Amino acid sequence: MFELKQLKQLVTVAESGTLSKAAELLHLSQPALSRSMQKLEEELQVSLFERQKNKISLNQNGEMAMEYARKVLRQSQDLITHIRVLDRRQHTISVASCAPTPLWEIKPMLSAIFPEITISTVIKGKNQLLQGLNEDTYQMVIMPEPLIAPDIYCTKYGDEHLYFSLPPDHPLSGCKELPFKSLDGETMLLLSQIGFWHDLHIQKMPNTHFLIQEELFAFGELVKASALPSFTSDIIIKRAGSASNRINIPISDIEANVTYYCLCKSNQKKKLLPFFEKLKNE
Amino acid sequence: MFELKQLKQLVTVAESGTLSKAAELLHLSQPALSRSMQKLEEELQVSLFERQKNKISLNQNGEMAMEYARKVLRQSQDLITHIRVLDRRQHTISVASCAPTPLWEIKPMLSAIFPEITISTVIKGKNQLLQGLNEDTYQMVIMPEPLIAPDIYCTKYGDEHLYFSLPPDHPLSGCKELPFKSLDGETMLLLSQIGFWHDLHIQKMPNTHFLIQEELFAFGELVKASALPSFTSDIIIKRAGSASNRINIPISDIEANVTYYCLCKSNQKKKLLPFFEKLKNE
DNA sequence: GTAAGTTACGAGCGACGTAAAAATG
DNA sequence: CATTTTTACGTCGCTCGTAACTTAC
Repeated sequence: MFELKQLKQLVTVAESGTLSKAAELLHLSQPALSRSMQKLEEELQVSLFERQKNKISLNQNGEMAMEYARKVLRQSQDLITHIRVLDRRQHTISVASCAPTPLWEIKPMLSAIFPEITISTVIKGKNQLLQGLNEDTYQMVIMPEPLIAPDIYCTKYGDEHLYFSLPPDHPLSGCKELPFKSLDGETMLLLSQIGFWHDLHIQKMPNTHFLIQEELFAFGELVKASALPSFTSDIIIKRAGSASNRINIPISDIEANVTYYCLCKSNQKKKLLPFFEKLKNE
Repeated sequence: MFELKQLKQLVTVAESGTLSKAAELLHLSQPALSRSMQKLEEELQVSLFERQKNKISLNQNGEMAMEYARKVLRQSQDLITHIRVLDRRQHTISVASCAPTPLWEIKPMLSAIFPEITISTVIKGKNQLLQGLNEDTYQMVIMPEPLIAPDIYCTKYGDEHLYFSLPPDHPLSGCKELPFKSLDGETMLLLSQIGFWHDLHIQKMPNTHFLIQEELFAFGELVKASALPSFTSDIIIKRAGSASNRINIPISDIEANVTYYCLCKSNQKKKLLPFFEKLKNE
């Protein structure tokens, strides 16, 4: 039986036209390649080249062999890529969330429960979450609403309540609570990569000019240094505290108070069970 | 890059269940196989087996790898078989004929003209001839009638006239010529492998009992030794002479006088041109 | 104790590179 | 004379088999 190495060589010879060029491309001496091709011909019991003293070219057999060789090599490459994807799947849990804050707790929990497994997380829109869950791109997704569907396991994770973060001298800073629309039209600081919140802000405050900040650290500095209103939430405050020069006022709209749900395919529930158990106990 | 040898080994291990069995099937020591599989895992950068001290079994990766390996090996085998068929095609001319006698001359002619090429011949029925020509199983066929068709080249080869071969004391042995039906009902000697003649005899002499003889030499001996009528032809007589104790009487039916035609696909005509030229000159 | 798998070690075969030869333009 | 291919030859490395060790039934 011939070997893949020889098929690769055959294809390279076909592509480059001469043994010398091919040998160079293959990081091989030219005589070695010459012998290897002779051996391939022996093993196939068929001549593959038209030989003319100091010139060589594929004959009809060689052309056909090359085409088949390409196929075999392509499938071999497929084997490698697919097997590595499969392996990776088994050693990683991909979690996608509609918002960043749930991951702050969930990712460390998963890492603690599955120490051998890499936890990869990403923020995506609701549609992408469900599509990715369906296509097994994500083993678990965090949604801002429950989903009852066959073959989907859905369990409550926790709440998040949104606040305006206002400087003390803001006209509305004394209020007990405020609707979105009360600040609509002003200029606000906004962090990017906040998932569904972004869409919500734009929808509820269409006249507001948002200064989008990509970096978390830079965003924090801007909040401290400027008098521009921004958003925060109970989860953020609990974790990072509140900026000293800020007053946090709850947002009264119902949409500003979300409950997050963890979703996974039913056939993944068993694998994730330790996580769901721990969730229930806390 | 892994090698086909390793894929073959993986499949064998999967099929036999243990390394030891597989090693035996592969004519390899068990430690060598163990190492080879470890190397495959290294090269794929993926574990393929569930190892339990003195037991080994494919894991999920291994199962998938095995399926891909099967595909790759099947295609590799395809490469071998198809390339050999192609090669054979280039080094042989397959000629099929409706009757044996034309081949007596044609086969040596082809061998002389194409000394590098193997001439393979076979006797087939008319339908099989045309089908085989169409499917490129035969590069040339000899038919007892012309065929005008697109992409088919057709040229006359020669005639054959059928004779009854009768013992001198046969009641009809003095006739100048005889129709088939004049001997219908008698018992006759008949050689097998005579192509379309066989069908013709049965059709024109439905009441005759034919003693079929497979072997040419045995047939000749029977003709000499017995008083049973048989067939011969001008071509046979010219080549092998007539048995001394026989009188040959032409058969008067029009079907007993055939003209043979050489047919080939138009795209093969160029390749066979030297043959057709020589045919024309003789 | 037998059967299976891994590790260790030494040997042989095969593939490689260098060198040389032949042929072409 | 440069380029390309094939053949010759010596070396190195890889894979093999044997042997030893471990574990399980």
